[in-house]
Amino acid sequence: MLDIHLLRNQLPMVAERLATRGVTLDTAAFEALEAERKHLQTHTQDLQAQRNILSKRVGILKARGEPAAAVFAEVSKLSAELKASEVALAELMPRFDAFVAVIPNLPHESVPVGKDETGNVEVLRWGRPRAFDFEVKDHVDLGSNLGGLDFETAVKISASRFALMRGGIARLHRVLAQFMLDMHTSKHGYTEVSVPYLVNPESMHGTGQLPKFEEDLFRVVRHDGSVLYLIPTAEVPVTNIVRDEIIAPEKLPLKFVCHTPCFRSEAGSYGRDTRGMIRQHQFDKVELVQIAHPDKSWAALEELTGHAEAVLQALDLPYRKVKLCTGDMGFGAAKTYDLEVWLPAQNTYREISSCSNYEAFQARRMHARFRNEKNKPELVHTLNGSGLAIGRTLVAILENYQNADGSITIPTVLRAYFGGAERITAGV
RNA sequence: GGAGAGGUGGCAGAGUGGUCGAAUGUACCUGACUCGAAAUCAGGCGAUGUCGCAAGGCAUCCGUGGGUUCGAAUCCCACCCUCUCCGCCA
Repeated sequence: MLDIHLLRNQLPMVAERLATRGVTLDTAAFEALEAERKHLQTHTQDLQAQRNILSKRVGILKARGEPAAAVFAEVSKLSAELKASEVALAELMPRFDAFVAVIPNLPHESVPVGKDETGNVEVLRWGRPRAFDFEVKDHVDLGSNLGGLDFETAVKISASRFALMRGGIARLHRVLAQFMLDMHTSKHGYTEVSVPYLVNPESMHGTGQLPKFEEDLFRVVRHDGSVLYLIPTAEVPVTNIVRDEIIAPEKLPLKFVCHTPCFRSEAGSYGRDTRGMIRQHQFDKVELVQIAHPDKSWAALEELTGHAEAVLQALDLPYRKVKLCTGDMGFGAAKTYDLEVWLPAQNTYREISSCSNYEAFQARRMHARFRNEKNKPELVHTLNGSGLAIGRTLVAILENYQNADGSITIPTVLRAYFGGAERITAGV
């Protein structure tokens, strides 16, 4: 959520900056809502003040044992108008809030302006794509030849866009999560958390998935009619740890790392990446979350992105780092770096991590605050990034570490997790 | 699922219809004392919203949502959550 004062006082500037994201802010609609709000709210509060004064007078008269009938008559003249004003205000405010809740964050000034992913700016490339002296296979062929990737059975059990893994591939999948967790906790100072995978609507609203993106979520209706959602990312439960909290300043930054499955309905992406594990309804991810002091959040974004890069570097996977342009950023982000890993079979870089600073956008929705130098509550800044998406890391390892015989060389840093084995072969 | 207890400010904890946004303690801030600190003493200290150039005013907030009333932390209804015990269960 944007700061409401920014909308009131600098509406043209807000509209201009949102326009760089390709979002048209209906300023006339906002001004109309704001004018109505201002009138109804001040009017209601005036009437309430009058009522309070009169009611207090009744108390004084009763205490003295004097008659209060005259005051009662005066109050009753007020009450109908007060009631009407309160009702009108109560009717308006949800409309006002709904209008503001779907306005995306303002891009940071360092974000390049562009209308879609073609406007993104490459920041760096790391590693060099390996030269193969044989025909490369993609992860689907590699996985199925090894007997470890089985999409047909997953469809039978569940539906399309789900995967079944067996043997060495399943183990690699598990090991990757553990390797990443170990790295972030032991080297980067994150605290590991384990969280619910089903969350309430308030949490989804806090991080910005609701109200605008409900169709992207899996929704679970309980027998009593209440609703929970499957998390689309650990960002949701982990960031909501600080919802409605006031954090002691010396505790900042809070740094959490969390491995969860993620569930996305992928509505609207029919036909995209239908082959293989790139785009699934369920995938695992190790997520990094930081709750930062507002003065430190920009440094924290660089740091957090570096933590995600460290995983790719340790696995010796070539990647590039991309600064997303205004038109390609997510709803709540002020700035986002994507990390894209090299996939030889696709002969291209594909997103494997997305690291963003939300500034106070989520914190304002969540009422997540800390005590500042003046001992007053102030909104924190929130950041998160994938460190990394497990499914896509698995894909990258299969494709980048494949051998001519179809086996997979296990990256050196992972061998300890495989009892020292150097390869994944069929049946293992 | 059944029975009981409870949800009040950062924390603890009083308050059962009227100057209660709320005693008191603690934490925190300022000052005095001290070489400095501790202890002690004095003062200050909730949040959100809103109006205002500002000083400041006003409104709302005692788990949540309704209701009764001129007036609700306090009375009524519903719901949520926590704790204890019993039952069931990974």
